Amino acid sequence: MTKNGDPLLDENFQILHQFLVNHYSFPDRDSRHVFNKFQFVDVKKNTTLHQQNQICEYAYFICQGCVRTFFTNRKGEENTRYIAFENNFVSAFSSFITQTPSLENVQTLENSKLLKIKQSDFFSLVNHHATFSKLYLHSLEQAQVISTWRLETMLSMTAKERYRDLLERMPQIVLRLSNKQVASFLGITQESLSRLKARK
Amino acid sequence: MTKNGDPLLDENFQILHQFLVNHYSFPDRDSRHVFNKFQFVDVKKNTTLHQQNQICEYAYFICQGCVRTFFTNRKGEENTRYIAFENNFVSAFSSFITQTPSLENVQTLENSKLLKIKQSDFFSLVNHHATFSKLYLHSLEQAQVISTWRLETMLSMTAKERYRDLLERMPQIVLRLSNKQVASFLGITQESLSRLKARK
DNA sequence: CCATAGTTTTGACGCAAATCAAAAAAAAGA
DNA sequence: TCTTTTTTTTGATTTGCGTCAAAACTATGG
Repeated sequence: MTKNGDPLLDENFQILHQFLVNHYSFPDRDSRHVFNKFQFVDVKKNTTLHQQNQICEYAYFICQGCVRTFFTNRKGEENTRYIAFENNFVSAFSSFITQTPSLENVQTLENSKLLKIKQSDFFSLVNHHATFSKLYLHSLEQAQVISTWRLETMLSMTAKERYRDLLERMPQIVLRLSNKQVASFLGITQESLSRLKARK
Repeated sequence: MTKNGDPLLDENFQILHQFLVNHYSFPDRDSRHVFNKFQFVDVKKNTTLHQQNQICEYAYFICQGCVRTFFTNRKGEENTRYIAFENNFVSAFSSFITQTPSLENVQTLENSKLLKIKQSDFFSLVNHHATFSKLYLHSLEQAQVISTWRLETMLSMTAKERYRDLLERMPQIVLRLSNKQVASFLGITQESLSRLKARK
């Protein structure tokens, strides 16, 4: 899985390590015990990491690449709920937290290098390591901030305003992903997005 | 404030007590110490409990009545983000949590009996009482579930579908509140709501 | 009780975005 | 390289919802 069997020497684990040190004052001595719970996976673009209606068993830390969560409504259209890039954890969180069947799918949008961790291991870290309890709380709070923002844009802006706002707030989504994905995130059709970009 | 100075004998504190016992296995012996941190307030309909751009200092437990959170967008329209009835905590949570200026207002929609608690007291309870740390985590998770649901409805449903869905999922909102409030929650105008109800 | 204010309904019209369809452009494979 | 598939753009039409305005209905207070 890792290059030489020792996570501490693997560059992907280094990325996670650095992330924990930078944002959650991760203490060095815990390294091995913590990183043993993570497993490296290298997956192609458009890989489904989690299917809706299943109970979500893993959370993923993105070392490289891009992952989205989306649900398919009764008309069969896909609605993107969240898009994450490098240095973020991603999962079907309501299901991951409550261990009930999820409403959403989790899928890569680029070839991605991920570190996955089982639900039980994750919560054992959350319960026993200050670093991870901070990380968990912070993630819940951040998720709330982003949900609130998106709901606000949906309630109060036109498609064009939402596009401009997205370009400002999460430029990576617009710059790295296809129109199809951007449109799905904005809650409009590809055609509308194309037109809206044309008339500046 | 309370009828006779002792929170433990006041009916509004009884409601909170029962709520904590029922949902978060609150241990009886803690009562006085905990309830001393709450303050009873009886407020009229349409009272502003918190103004946007301020740092939110209180969370409110609703003993009776109804409270909404909303933001006013640049066009001056009010967009309702959340509506809570009896037996719920409500606040401008992102601001309450992070102690940064809030984007939203908090306002009563009915005459309401509330128990308010200061931010510092609330988090001291969260940090020292299993009951409140459970409550806090559960609230964050619930907030996430509701945000996700609302975002999903905004992304994938027409106004009429959203109305039907709301009627099923949160009938109180439709039954207890004015069209104006329901429309604001659904993200449409009052006129549209009226028409949409007319053509069944 | 009436008077005034607030809420809900109805009507006429406009526009943003959806839909269906097909062409053009770009990317991926052989 | 040329072929095939995928993505993006353009066109014609429909539609759901907003806007503005006025009427009908419902509260509320003096």
